[in-house]
Order: sequence, then structure tokens, then C-alpha cells
Amino acid sequence: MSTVNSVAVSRRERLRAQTAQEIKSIALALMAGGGPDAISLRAIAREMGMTAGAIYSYYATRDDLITTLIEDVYTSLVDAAEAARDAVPDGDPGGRILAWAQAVREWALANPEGFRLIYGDPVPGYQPPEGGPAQEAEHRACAGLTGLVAAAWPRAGSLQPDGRGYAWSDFDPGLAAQTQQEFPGLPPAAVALALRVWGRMHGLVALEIYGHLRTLAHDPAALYRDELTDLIRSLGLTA
Amino acid sequence: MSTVNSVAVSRRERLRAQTAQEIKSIALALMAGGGPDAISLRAIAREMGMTAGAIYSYYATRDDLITTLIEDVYTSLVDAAEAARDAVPDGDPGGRILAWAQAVREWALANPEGFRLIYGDPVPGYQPPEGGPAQEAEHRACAGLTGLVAAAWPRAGSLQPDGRGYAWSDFDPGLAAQTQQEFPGLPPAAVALALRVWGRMHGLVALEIYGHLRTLAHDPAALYRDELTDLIRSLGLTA
DNA sequence: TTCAATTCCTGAACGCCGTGTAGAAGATGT
DNA sequence: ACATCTTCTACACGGCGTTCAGGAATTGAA
Repeated sequence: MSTVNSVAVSRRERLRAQTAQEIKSIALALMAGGGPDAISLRAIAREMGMTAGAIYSYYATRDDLITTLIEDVYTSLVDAAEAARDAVPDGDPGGRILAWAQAVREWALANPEGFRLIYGDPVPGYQPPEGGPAQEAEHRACAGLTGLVAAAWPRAGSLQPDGRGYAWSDFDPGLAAQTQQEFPGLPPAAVALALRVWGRMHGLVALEIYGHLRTLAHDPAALYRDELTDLIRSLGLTA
Repeated sequence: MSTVNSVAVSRRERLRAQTAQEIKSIALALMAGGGPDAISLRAIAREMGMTAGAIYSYYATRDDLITTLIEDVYTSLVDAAEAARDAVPDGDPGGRILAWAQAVREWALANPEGFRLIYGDPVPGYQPPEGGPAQEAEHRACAGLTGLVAAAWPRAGSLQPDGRGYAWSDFDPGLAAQTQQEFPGLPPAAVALALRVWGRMHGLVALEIYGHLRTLAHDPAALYRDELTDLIRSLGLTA
């Protein structure tokens, strides 16, 4: 046993973690190169000079590996969105929304396969585990959006169609509790709005990534920009 | 040769068309039961009491079959949307938009695998042909949305963020020509708005179908309704 | 240093898959 | 009745995820 960083970690464990990491990065490279379908245990093993069966020492099944990949990729997306948001001062809630949304789109364009992995059918026969594959990252994304909406709520609240139609019980208990704790006084309708904002940011990007916009519109960025301008204005803010 | 419906059609051709149709419907049934991945030539052949190779007499390759399925499914979606729209009188453009959007969501909920087939990664190694697999249906969908927006344009036009930023050359030539012919005087910004409306209708439905909304919100229909109310209001209309 | 235990990996197998090819079986039109 | 054209079977090839018995290497202790 060697103790590095005051954590007992054997050489075996180090090598094991390293191999597990190598499997993941090769899988991501394969995905980036040939689409999610290119992620096959045999291809990964071939790339590593191993046999396919050897991977089963690190991931119980192929779906477990995919789930881990989704977690990693989703986390990187949320990291990018949060970083972009935090580069805009608190005093500009509209700008923070814009920054978040643009970061999501740019990340998606830079990692289209990652976007498919998170928001589409990831891989041939993949069945996500209960509760979704990357619950934590998704909660972070939701929390981020709720925060953006919370900052706009003083003006946005009165503009909503039917703010009285929601109760906290309409939402995931964890999300509801976290929101109530982090933004006391914020009504449940704000969470509904946050989810709607999510959908609004998602729609055009999903269409674009899956190629439904490419032939029809030559400048999807302009469409997205206008959509966000409209969104921000509908929240009573300015960009 | 027998002439039915004043069209010369041999018994061979009839049987052939019938078998091709049976292949399609079995493929759709397999998809509905086990997801798009369940569409395998061998499974279809098994279901039909045939060998996989026999299907190659009807579809040159598996991707050809998938492409045909996408066309069928997409057409059924657009049919549903158009029918719902036409059930609302012309004088109620907001209601027509609402009807279209609700029809899309309900169709998607009733045919989630079909939605995945159209808007997601359809099937393991599927590569869509150039121009998209179901160009005609997609054009019909776009035309429908443009028509909905055109009806709202008298009021919606002045509410758009940056209507001067688009030219006809920014869009697919076919779509542009068709729009200019069908709605003379309509500016290209209206097409941009139609595509944005498409994205807005798509976002929440895509999130819901792919399971990202299910755990977070217990009533996605309410979210969608509010989103559409907001959309229709943003066009200067009422539902 | 020696030795048993643990861990990691190979190699082969099983049953799926899409895709070709060769040839049999059958319907068709003359 | 016969030649043609279609449709289907049978088999092969390589790829996939997964399992399993066994070999090889590393490990911690004797």
C-alpha cells in the first residue's frame, strides 16, 4: 500500500482506474469519429490491444459503460453552460440566459455525438437505468435553468400564462426541495417556466443537430439568436 | 394482365406490392414493440416465415427499408397535424396553431418509436440518404407551419426581433419558391419565424419522448399547453 | 525467497445481426 | 410445353455482446 494524497491506494487500484479511464476515452474517441454506433466493446479492445472480454473486468456490461460515458459527457455540457453563464455579471439576467443557451448550442455543435448520446437514442440496444443515466448532471442543468428563471422572476412572473396552475407536488421532489431551499419564495410556476425554457433552448438545437434544419435554413445561428431574443423579451428582460 | 382501376397491374405486381407492404407493417410492429433496434431483417423474415435474404428482393438494403418506413411514419404525422389544423376554422389562426401543436404531441405520445425514427437516431447503423429521408413529408410540415405563421403574420410580423435580417437566399430554394408562390408578399422573416415555431413545438415534445421530462414534471401536458399559449400570444394572437 | 491468493487477460464458443451469392422452386406469358 | 423471370432457400462471411474455463502475472504474507 502506498498512501498518496493521504488516501490509501494500491498500485493495482491505480492501474485499474487508469485502464477504466482509457476505456472511456477510447470509447469517446470512437464515438466522435464514427457516431455512437462505433462504440463497440470489440473496437475498444482492439484499440487497446486487448480482447473484448477483458472489458468486463471494468464494466459489468456495455450499457454500464455507456451510462458512465453519458454521465461524463453530460457533466461536460453542464460545466460549459455554467461557465458561460458565470462569465456574465449577475446584474444582467438576460445576458446570463443568452450565454447559457449559446454555450449549450456551441457545445452541441462541437460535440454532436455527445448531444445524441445525452438527448437521443444513445446507442443501438442501450436501455437507460432507472431514473435516467445522468441524474446528477440533469439536476444540475435544471438547477441552473431554475436559477436563471429565478433571477428573471420578478418581472417574468406576471407575464406567465397561468401561474396559479402549478403546485410543488407537480415536480420531482428533489428538484422541488432544492428549489425551495435555494430560492425561498419562488413559486412552483417558476420551475414550470424553467422547464419550458429548457424545452425552448432544446428544440432548435435538436433539430439542427439531427440535420432537420441544415437544408432548410442556411444560418441556424440566426434563428437561434432570434429565438433567444424573443425568449428573453418574453421574460420581461433585455439582452 | 388484369386491368383494375384502369391501371395495368399484373398479379405478380400485386403480390409483390402486398409483400412489400407486409414487410413494412411487420417492421413497424416490431419497432412499436421493441424500439427501433428491433427492426432487423432476420426478425421480419422470421415473423413472415421467410429467410432474411428474401427481403432483398423488395428492398435493396436495410437502410432502404428504414427510409421507406420513415417516409410512411412522417407522412402519418403530417397527416395528423394537418387534419387537426383543418378542424379549426380559418378565422382562428391561434386555434389552428394550437391544434397543430397538440396533434404533434399526441401523435408523438401515441407513436414514440415513430418519433424517434423521424427525429432521432433511427436505428443502429442507419445512414440517411442525401437530402434527408423524408424530404417530401418534411416539406409538407414546413409548408404547414409557414401557412400557420402566414395567417398570423399581419399581427406577428411587427413583433419579431429582427425581421430585416433575412433574405430568401437564406432558405432552401424549394421552400422559398413554394412559400413565395403560395403566400405572395410574405417576407422571408416569416419563414424564419415558422422554423422557430417548429423548434418551439419540438423542444418540449422531444424532451418528453426521450424521458428527460418524465421524472421532473408530472404533467408535461400542462407545460406544453402553457408554452403554446405563450407562443400564440407572442404572435399577437389568442387561443 | 517462496508460495498461495488475487487479479487480469486470452481464446473459444454461443447466438444474434446485415449482407452477399448460388441455385432450387415456382409462377408467367407465349 | 417450354423458356423466362421472380422469388425464395441455403450457406458463408465478418461483425456484434456476452459468457466461461483456464493461463499468466502481480500481490501480500510466510
